[in-house]
Amino acid sequence: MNIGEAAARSGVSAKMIRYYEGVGLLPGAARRANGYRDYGNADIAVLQFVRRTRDLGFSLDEVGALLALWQDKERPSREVKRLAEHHLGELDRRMKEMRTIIRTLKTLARQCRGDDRAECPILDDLASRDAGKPSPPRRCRTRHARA
Amino acid sequence: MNIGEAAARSGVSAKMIRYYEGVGLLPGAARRANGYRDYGNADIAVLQFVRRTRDLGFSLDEVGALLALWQDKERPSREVKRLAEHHLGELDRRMKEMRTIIRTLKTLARQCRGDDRAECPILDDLASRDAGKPSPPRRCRTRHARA
DNA sequence: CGTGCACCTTCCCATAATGGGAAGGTCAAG
DNA sequence: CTTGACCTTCCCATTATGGGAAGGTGCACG
Repeated sequence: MNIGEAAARSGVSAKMIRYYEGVGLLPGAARRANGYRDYGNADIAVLQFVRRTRDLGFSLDEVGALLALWQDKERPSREVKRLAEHHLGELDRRMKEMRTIIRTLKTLARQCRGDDRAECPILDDLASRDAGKPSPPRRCRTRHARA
Repeated sequence: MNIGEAAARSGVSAKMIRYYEGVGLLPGAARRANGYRDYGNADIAVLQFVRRTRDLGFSLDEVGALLALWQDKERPSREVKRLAEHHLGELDRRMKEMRTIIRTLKTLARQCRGDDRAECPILDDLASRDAGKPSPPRRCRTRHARA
């Protein structure tokens, strides 16, 4: 089948299929007499594997490694799990960062009246916050209603 | 002061200071007779504002907008809050995506023995998962349902 | 048969934010 | 005067993706 149909069936755009081939993630596709790439069901399965792996946030390098492991019928599952857990660690790290940011921003947004006036705790904080925390290193629950 | 010291004091690398100037996020710095950029305390404050805003994950475009609002003493705080909440929405969206991925990956990793054997539910899932979920909820060990 | 449209090919460009590094100017200390 | 630590501007690389041009191919319809 043509690259267009392969793209439709695998959920990987034609552009990306060519790119993956170009960077060596995928082997060069078979070509028809006219130079068109030609894909079979096995190729589609590979493309779907790549898409699903990408959907889980693995980098192309990691996808390549997983692809190799997948195709190596002798691989030790340890290798796969190691990759997965490494990625999980990374995701966890990013999650924590993001959670911190969200917490900070929510606190600031809550304190900002968001009306016609210029007074704005958000900008005040951005202008002078010291290191990590939202301006007041306050004790927990927010219970001051600003006038 | 030189760009190096400005970088050290603001926490923005010299490289980035020049870049921000180049893309118009910052006005061109004053220059000394020898062509060196020259920064004063007010400049440092702006750089710190930029760094803090970046640290909260705002894009450079958003940093630019916030910077403009910060410097506009007449701004309605509504504008600031709107930007912050828009960004919060984006972060929230990304958080959810990431949480889903993490959940899926954790489930898969848990099912993988991670030993010398080739059997690997992670790869099996990547090879045949349908849409969102980690293959089956839970039952017995993954069998070869692939036909 | 011809024409047109939908597809394919390769190649270049752009994105976002950052760092690396080259080639060359400047300055202060020794 | 040399050395080293700055500074300057430029170009390149990164990651993964899409846009679009220029040109070839193939099928279907009139």
